[in-house]
Amino acid sequence: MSQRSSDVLDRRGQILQSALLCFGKCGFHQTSMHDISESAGISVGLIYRYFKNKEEVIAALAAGHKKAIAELLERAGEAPTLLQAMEILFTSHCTEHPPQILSAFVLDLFAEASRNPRVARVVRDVARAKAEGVVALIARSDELKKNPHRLDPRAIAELIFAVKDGAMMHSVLCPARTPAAQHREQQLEVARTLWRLLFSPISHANGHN
Amino acid sequence: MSQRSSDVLDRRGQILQSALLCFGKCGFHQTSMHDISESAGISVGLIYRYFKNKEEVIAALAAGHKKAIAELLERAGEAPTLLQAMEILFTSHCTEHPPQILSAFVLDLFAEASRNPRVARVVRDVARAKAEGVVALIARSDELKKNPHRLDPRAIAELIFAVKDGAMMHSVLCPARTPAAQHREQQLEVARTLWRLLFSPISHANGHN
Amino acid sequence: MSQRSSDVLDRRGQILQSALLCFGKCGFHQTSMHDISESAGISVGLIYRYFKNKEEVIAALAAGHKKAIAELLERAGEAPTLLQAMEILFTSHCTEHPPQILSAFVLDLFAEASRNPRVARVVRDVARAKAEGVVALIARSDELKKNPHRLDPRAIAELIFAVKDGAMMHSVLCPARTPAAQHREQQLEVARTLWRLLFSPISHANGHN
Amino acid sequence: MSQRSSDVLDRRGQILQSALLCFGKCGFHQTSMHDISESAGISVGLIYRYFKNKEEVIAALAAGHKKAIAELLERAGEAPTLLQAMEILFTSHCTEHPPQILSAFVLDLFAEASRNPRVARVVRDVARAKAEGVVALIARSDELKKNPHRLDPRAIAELIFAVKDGAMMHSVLCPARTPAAQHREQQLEVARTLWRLLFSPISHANGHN
DNA sequence: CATGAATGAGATTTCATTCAT
DNA sequence: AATGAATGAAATCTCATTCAT
Repeated sequence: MSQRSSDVLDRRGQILQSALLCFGKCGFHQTSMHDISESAGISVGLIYRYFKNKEEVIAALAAGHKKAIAELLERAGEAPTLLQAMEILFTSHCTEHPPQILSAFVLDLFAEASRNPRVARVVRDVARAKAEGVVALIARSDELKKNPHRLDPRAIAELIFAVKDGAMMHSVLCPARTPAAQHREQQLEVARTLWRLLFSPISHANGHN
Repeated sequence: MSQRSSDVLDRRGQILQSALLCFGKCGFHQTSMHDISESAGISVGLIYRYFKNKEEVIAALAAGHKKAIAELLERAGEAPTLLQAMEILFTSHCTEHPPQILSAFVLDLFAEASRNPRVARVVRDVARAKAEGVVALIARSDELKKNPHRLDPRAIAELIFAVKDGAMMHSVLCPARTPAAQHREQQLEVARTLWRLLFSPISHANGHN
Repeated sequence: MSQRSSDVLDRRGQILQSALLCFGKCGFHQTSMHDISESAGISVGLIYRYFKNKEEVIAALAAGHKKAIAELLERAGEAPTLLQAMEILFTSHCTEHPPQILSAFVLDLFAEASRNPRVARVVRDVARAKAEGVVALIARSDELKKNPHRLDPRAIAELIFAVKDGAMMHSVLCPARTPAAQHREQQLEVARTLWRLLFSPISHANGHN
Repeated sequence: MSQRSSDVLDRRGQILQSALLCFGKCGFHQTSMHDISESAGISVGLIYRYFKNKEEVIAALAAGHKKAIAELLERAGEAPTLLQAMEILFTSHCTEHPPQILSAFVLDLFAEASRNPRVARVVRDVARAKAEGVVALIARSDELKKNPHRLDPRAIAELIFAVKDGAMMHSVLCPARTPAAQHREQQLEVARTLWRLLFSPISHANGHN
């Protein structure tokens, strides 16, 4: 990659990173372009060299989210067990330094999707990818064989990521000071509960209660 | 209740209903006071006779949401079975005429909660009420006895409403034209899948696979 | 006319008058909305209660110009002789207090017409009205009978208002201090020269030179 | 002329040509320096190597206009008859490929002259040159002898170029698609009508009507 | 009680100009 | 000589809020 294009990518990346931070902290429509420029340490006008307008910044972040989810699914796919995969999925948004930033951003993304067709398309793509990714995860997992409910993998996938997103949605309610570790713990708890429900062999032992 | 105060309530109610519509359609921060006044068929100034400012309108709607959830839980508590209760819970947001309005509004409410402490307090209250309500629901249900996983009712409750909110979150992605009935069907599907997972006696029959 | 609507008209009128002044002084695209609001002694935002945007202000002034020309033609039509009618036509823009304001504005209007289809339509309408008005003027004038060149009234009309507009165009070059009376004198000079050319009976006496 | 300075002239010329195009199409103050640089296929910065700022570009084009008019007068002076000279004068702006570009530019130049003293000076010079040029044209023409109105050559000159500029002003109203040939025809029509008025011997024959 | 004209701060966006490379 | 990234002032437009009527 040439110096030039890497510079450009850096600037874009720098702007997007600042925008993500601001958006997460204040929301799309309460964040001003000036906020972003200030957070990035550049002038307002410079943002417009790299993005046609604010909406394009949002769209670019939406695209970034799509890519991030794809990578997440890939990482989850490499986990040895489905439980571990689920743990990866459920805690993906718990690593951010400024807390809940990512969750709040994704919430805004869904809210925006309900109004902005362009964002809607990306978020729908992401939803599809998530569903398919989890279906694939299930298909290749050993746990499936123990699936005691003979549930459709697709239905399981939908359930899993409804739980994941619901838990993420709730996570924005945690006090701002909540450390990332505690966030993780909560999400893991939910993931494990769900997993037990889906696949726990324990259920058999208790079958006759 | 005096004529006067009922009038006042009507006006407030009328404004809040219009505000809910506008907020659902455009989001809190893209809805102007003028939008609300127009939708309510009154003047902008009149809104300020009933609400100190825009934030109070949002706060009042948040309070309204809290009340609505309380009523929902009550209704769910009267259902003969837990499955039916869950069906009521999961489809509560599918009745609105302009589709997804309510889901989008709740999404905005959570997003706002992550930024606005006042809204955060209300939404946290709601979350608590939801959790307790579902715990109570489970406690008084027959299904609990069949709980094959010996799960903590509190964990089950959290799972249930994570699923509920996650599914609602995803529902804003449905094409705007999706009829309410189809929305209901999707939510019911999720509710039933979850219920089967939690309580289905079928799981025993398959226990030895 | 009700108090209300006259108020509204007054505001609109007040804004338009200030805008005309500013536009004449600085040109459409070098006049800021702030300039107009300041000149009108009101806030910027108020302009937007009466005009959707800057273009609408320009369009309204274009419409005003159309009306002004219609009235001018009517006044000219009431003159007893064609010479007097022409004198009225040629000096219409010489009454303004701030000098050349009106000429400069009309120049800007034509320039804008070459770029903005909406303004173009109005200005074309005005051109048509001017041509037809002058044709009518000629038709009902005694001078026509002496028309020594048997020129098409339409060609004469076109010539007359080409001269009128050309002279107005040149008038913006007069030093800013030039008093209105001197402007009038120059325009009258041109009008009379043209008239002599068109209708002077003197031409016969000199015919045999 | 050295290679270097001819290069410089080429660059300047190239920039000015592009600027003329842009200015004609969009107007001085709606054309950005970036528009010009793009149209010239160079970088913005380079324009500033040849011109101090945007105003200097306009001033240079005004000077270019002055030179063009001088050349036009020279060409007109070489015409065998005054009618032909007038035809040359009146159609000078009809040769441009993108239609009306030149007319619109001259309109902008006059409008600018009414605001910008520097441009005003140049445009006044041009006006003087035009007047003197046409006076000279008349002086050396045979038609003068037939001048049936015993008009002052200076008055005739003023009339001629009022008509010329007025007709040019009106020409910007022609639909953008109007072919250059048709533009020419219209201008020639006006020129001929004016000429007949000024010098036509036919007037004598009709003297007794 | 009800209106909506009015304000002015602030948001988005553009653009002439500079300067390091 | 040439580039184009960067700046920041300024322009257009919006909107929460107030207040005279």
